[in-house]
Amino acid sequence: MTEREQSPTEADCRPYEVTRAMYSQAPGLDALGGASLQFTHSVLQDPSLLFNKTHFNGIGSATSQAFFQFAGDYKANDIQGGDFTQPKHWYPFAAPEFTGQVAGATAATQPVNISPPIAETREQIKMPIEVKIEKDVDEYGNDENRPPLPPYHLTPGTSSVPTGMNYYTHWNPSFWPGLPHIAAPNVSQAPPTPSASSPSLSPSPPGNGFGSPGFFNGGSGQSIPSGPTQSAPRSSGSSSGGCSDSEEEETLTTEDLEQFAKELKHKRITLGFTQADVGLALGKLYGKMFSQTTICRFEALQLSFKNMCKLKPLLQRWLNEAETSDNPQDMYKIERVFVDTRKRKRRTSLEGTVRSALESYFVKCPKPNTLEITHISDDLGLERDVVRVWFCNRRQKGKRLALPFDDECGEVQYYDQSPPPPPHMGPAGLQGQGYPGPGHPGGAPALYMPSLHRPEVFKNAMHPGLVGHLTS
DNA sequence: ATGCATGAGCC
DNA sequence: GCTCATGCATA
Repeated sequence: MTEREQSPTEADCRPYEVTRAMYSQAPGLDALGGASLQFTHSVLQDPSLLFNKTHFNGIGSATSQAFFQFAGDYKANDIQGGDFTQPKHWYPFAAPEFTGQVAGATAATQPVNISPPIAETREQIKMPIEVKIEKDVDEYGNDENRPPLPPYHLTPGTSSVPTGMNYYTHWNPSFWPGLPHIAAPNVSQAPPTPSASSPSLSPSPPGNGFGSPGFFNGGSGQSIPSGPTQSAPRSSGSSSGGCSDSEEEETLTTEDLEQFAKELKHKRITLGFTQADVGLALGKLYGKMFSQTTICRFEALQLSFKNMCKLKPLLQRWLNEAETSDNPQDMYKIERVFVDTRKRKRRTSLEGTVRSALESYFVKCPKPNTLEITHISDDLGLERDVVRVWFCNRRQKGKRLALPFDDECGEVQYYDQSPPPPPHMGPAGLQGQGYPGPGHPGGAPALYMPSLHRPEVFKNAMHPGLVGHLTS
């Protein structure tokens, strides 16, 4: 958690390696940089070259257009409720209908994935009475309440299970230095597993067949200097290691998590549950529900290691419950009835051009200070806060995209083959969540980035020009 | 699946 | 104001 990313000298712009590489190819960007980050309003040269989404993970589609020339438009269209269609950009939550992916809302009605538009269905159809509020959920007692119902076999609507899963090979554990205690707050309070299954203690045997080390097979995956690899931080098993919670003695390793994530996804689908269902079920089992997003990220290993550790026991228990339950449906009896009356800012939808522009700024300075943010917001005609949040999210995302593997030099070499970064830009490389480099003691929780983001994969996320550097 | 937003905790 | 965990909203 400790944020070491921030150098004492604040305001220092330290473009991530990748950005640097890109930057090196875009002379036009030079104008933007500089210690003082002068936001020249010069037109960037074909930003598309740099930020084409296909090459730069998640980066907004690019339009090869000048950035600032749109400023006015953005202002008018993007943010501000200018929002055309919607008069206000701050709106009150509608009511309890939460559709969408709100837990329980999805295809829950039927195990089959039919993603119907009717969100309330499950609640209304399946649980006419049992309506509780998130916080009222009986923490664990419910387990016993499960009535012995006749076998219920779900026919996974989504037949494709392990197929499209992006589970990669190994993911270097050395990524996380020692990982001291990863307390699992939510779990720690959990009483011993109720049902016959002791999830945390008897996790489904790993290696049940699906995918394993061979995503990049062909050895390519191994070609990566995984460095000291598999130096599982804490696989010692000395009952107290990392993410153990009161009831879970197991010391999680990266492999465990990867394996479990796969298993979870596979079984979840097999049982006919959606990610939202799982999130809801957790609410029932542990009193704390999670959104589809979180479950999704867990399965995709896009959470920090710490976070993964925290959630794993919960999910494990759920999985065991689901597997042993004769009537998995029962696990649906959760509801999310409370209505969050708070207002939430309407989601801003940034245009590709704006994103590209932001991306450019990011390349030059991932962590702009207040003044810089103001400049950017002015230039792009965005709200300051929108810009600030964008950068925050971008940094988070950056960490996700970063290469987990290894330590020593991984990151840097990864992208940077270009001239060294300006002096004022600290040691590049992302640190924190996804980049627990060598000197990362108890530092930020590394983002759980399994082998996924290995060269092969990463290449696809970057500009072609960069690939060469990587592979060569 | 992912972009943008929120809020707690921390510095 | 930042990170991190998390979620709503949407592509």
